[in-house]
Amino acid sequence: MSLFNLAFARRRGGEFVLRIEDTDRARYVADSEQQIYDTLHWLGLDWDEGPDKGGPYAPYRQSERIESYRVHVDRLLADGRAYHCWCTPERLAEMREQQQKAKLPTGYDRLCHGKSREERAALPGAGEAPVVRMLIPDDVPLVFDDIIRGEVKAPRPDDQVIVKADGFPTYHLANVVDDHEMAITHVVRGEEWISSTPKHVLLYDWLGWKRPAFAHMPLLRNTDKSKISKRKNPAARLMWFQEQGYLPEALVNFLALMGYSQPDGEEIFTFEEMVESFDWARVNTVGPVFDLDKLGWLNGHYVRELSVDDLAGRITEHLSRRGMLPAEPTAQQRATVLAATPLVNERMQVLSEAEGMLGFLLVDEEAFALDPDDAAKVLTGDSVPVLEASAAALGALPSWDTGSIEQALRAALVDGLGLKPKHAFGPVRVAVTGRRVSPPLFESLELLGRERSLKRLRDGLAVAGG
RNA sequence: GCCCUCAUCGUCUAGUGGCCCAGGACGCCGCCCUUUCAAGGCGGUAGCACGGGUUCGAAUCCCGUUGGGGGCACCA
Repeated sequence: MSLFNLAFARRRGGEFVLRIEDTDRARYVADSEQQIYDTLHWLGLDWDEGPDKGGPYAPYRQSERIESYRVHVDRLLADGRAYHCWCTPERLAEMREQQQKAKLPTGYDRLCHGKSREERAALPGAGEAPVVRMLIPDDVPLVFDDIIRGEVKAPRPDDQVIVKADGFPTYHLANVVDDHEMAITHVVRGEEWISSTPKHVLLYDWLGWKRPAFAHMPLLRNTDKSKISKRKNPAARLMWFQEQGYLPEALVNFLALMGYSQPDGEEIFTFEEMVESFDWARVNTVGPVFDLDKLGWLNGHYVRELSVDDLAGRITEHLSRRGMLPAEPTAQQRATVLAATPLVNERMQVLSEAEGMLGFLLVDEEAFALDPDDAAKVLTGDSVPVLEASAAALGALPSWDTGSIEQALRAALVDGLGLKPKHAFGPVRVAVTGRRVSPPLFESLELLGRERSLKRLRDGLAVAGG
């Protein structure tokens, strides 16, 4: 959502404001604000104004703007557009149930409307602290213009609560007041807000304020087309993608692709390119299913586009985050990753794959282990002569470089033992890297070094039964 | 249950009445390249939800059906 918000703001030369909507004390989570910052920063979506940056309309946390809502509520009360309600949650729940049973539309029955505290207290189901409700008129406008959908009709709202019993405003009030005071011109939000928009429109009209333009984006879906929830889908937490080794530029591109298309049909584009061509008419109304396969492909594309230096840095960072390297890798470790990066950049989609592919280079020699399945399949008795010949050829090699290694192994195995390349190099690969699938063999051997390579060949020989 | 909303390959989409017996991308399948795996190249598979209209002509407009999604909180 922020992505489209920002793209549009940039396109128009406008400001992108980050406001924290924390009016629900019951749901308050200490580090959720920090998570928002982290995610947006990681994606490279920077805001112009916000709680951490300040700006002309500070403060940017709703919990710090509580006083500013009161005057407007008083005015709505005085104008007869809103009223106090003492009904208990229990009464409301029961009322709703009755309505549903009777196949009636649900909504508040206005029991408290026009009553004083004393009058209401005489009736059942009354509580102590009142809330404030909007008095929705019969002629409430239900149709509004949506930038991406055109004319939209929304459901008829009931008498919505705008101030809770604890004195905090609900989203509806806080949002409208803040948007007006912060001179927000465009409200871009998820389509779950369509049904609330008539309440917001009413509030703008009542307070005599100009209505902003509304754009309701489709909601992303799970593979089974259900609404994405943090419980069912870890990807709902965007930082999950960082943990999995996705690149932020790939994720941004992919997110943009969900519901947006470039005029020229190009699928690979940067955020800047999106801004250049941004047009609400090209935003879809259908909720897309999040397809990890395509994101994987896209990420692989971005990985291959990175320079070796850049990619090596990101791989190192990822391995540190995953504990395969210390938080501050040594120059030696960095150099190893840098040297190995050209071997793996074409064969990985996400950074986390580097863990398996580079593991054989980075582990301590004592910790090195063969993949049990692969070893069982390849390091059989048949492989004994292959490993012996390899060790002999490599042990005698005067110069330890990829070219010499390849030459020596080919001479010993393909020419010497008359093996097909496929069968010749398999056992060597498994013995040295621990797996059947690994980066190119000769380069890997060079990086590993002669001593470690020979040791692993000998160990492999022992496993094979030689 | 009530209200709203949406509907093109498995998935993301192009398509705004003739250019469409529907184009691209991912995936999948096959072939080529090849020391494994990839990457790359080439080819293939698969779709306008259904039924009525309107029109000379409909994926595109209208109505209905079905299906999906959202909302119906003192949550945002």
